[in-house]
Amino acid sequence: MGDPVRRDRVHARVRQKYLERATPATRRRITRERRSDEVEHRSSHRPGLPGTLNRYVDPQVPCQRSQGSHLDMPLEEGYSTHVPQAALPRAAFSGRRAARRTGHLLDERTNMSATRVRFAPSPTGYLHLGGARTALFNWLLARGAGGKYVLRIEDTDRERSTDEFLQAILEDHRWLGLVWDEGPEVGGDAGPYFQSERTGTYGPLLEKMLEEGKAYRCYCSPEELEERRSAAAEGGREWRYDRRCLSLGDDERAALEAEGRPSVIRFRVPDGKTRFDDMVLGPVEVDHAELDDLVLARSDGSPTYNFVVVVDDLSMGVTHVVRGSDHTSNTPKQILIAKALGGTPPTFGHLPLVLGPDKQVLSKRRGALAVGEYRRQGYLPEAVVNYIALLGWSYDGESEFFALDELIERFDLSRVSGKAAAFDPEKLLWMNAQWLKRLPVPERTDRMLPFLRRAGLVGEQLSDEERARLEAIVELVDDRAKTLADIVEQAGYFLSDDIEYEEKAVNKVLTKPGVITIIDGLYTRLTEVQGFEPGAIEGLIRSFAEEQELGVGKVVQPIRVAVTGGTASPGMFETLSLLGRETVLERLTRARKIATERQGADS
RNA sequence: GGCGCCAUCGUCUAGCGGUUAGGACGCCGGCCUCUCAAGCCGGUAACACGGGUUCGAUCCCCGUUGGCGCUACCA
Repeated sequence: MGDPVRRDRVHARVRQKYLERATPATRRRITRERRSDEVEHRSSHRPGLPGTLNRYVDPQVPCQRSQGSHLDMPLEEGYSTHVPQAALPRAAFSGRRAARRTGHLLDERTNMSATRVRFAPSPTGYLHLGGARTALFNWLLARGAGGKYVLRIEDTDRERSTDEFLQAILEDHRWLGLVWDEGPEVGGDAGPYFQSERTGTYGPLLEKMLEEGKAYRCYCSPEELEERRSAAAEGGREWRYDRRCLSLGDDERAALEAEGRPSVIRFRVPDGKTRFDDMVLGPVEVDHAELDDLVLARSDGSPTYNFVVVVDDLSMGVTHVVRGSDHTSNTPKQILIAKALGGTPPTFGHLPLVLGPDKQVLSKRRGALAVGEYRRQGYLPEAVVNYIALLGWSYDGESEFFALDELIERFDLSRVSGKAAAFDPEKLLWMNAQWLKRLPVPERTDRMLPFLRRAGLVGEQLSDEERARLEAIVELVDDRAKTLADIVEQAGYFLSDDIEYEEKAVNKVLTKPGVITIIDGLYTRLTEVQGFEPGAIEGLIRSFAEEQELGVGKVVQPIRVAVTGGTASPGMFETLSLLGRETVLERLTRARKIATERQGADS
């Protein structure tokens, strides 16, 4: 790919040019120094480098077809689902809303079971909400159409791809419940599923395009191009590759080759217009005059992204491509390349980007939270899935709880908004609490077990009694928790004697006059009471409060602080009962000591 | 700069020519109550702007503004 340093320098200059004639907004964006691969959901990534060592070669899955072109096979089959644009009625092209109305047309296509959909993450970072949403929508499209969902790992950036990221992506993906039909670990007929293992496919196809005149060699160096680009910019003209090398005669070409000039392979963009019916955006039309003769292969022979994706999607029989809207502008190019290869382009759907609460595009660099992070914080996959499904999609604007299987039934790409959506952590949290509440107690208990273990509050093995007690705790604590981690926090004083007395609680409650009398009075009664059921305890406390001529609250609150260390807890009668007499008495004693010390110090 | 996409409460959204512009999160208030929650009830808050078209525009068209994307031998 030439000298990377030189290339960067050239690109820096190009960027500078943009900057000079940019609008303020554009300038801000450029100055933010965006790294394209960090933008939200790039569903596809770097092109393969021939000879790249395969980092993720799975010994279980020999790479069946990494050499030579096998494009013909899948190309001829599995594409019957594509409806040529011309076949769509005129009405389909009268705007986004019209596209919605004609949604059934898309359905017809997607229902033809040969639907194959892919999600193509690159293991250069964790899966974040934006990427997860792209994956979810793809999965939903496949499941809804009874088709296949394939996972393709775009791991050709050897510098930044790591096995750790790969594993994390697979794990998070699985955690969300998005089972893939083909891909890493499960294999499939259209493999390999690691792009780094597919590099052999591209060369022969490039040769073929060259022979057919659909592509040509270009000997212009980056410097020369940059010069002409600058000249155009200064003259206020827009720049597009001038096709200087397209008209090269055979002898000229031979001379340049003899000179040893490096060359890239450019796609020869045909005249005309490309129109495609985007499953989300509706009809999109682009005049080829707007398109550059883009580079398909660099001077070192490595294919570029736009070529690789097309080839991979075609050879894997992908029928529908759903990806971030940052790829919208690439789509016409990819359609043209697909056609030049003799293939039928997939149907496209471009999702608006997901923004952070600050309205900035979600990116790894900007610290977008990984799906795994939510898992660790005690979010439920059901809640995360439900929430991201609602980012840009709605069923009727009223219903908002959807499980995966309900989503399969209801999801419809044509109801996805074309507008970027900012994600709201507050609402995600709320949604998580809702799902948590709906979980039956035994299951809620199961789910929080790992959290309790990590906190060292329960052992690996639970006796039946421990288990029963745990469920009772979970049930008692329920409405106060928004995440599994919350439950752990709130269950702490039930499971450990090592409770911490909050300074504020102690000052506010235990230092009040009369507290010692209350503690002593209840200590005696709790020692004597028959049984330790909530009902008995309630009766005891109420009658004590009456005797003392105090409100129940005045009596309960000191006890609460005494046994939990804080001022907030589930109902006190149930809490005391579950804690057990011994623990309660012990903690009352402890609290009395604290109260005595503090009161002594105060007076 | 060129091209493309987008524009309803702070946020996620419903709306598809006639609505008191609906729902949800958040926020505020009330009820409940042994605390904190939860729950229930109520409130707050929006059609970016300007032109058309029309008897009538949130809705259709054009423009402006703004946001985002693409415009690389990046993906």
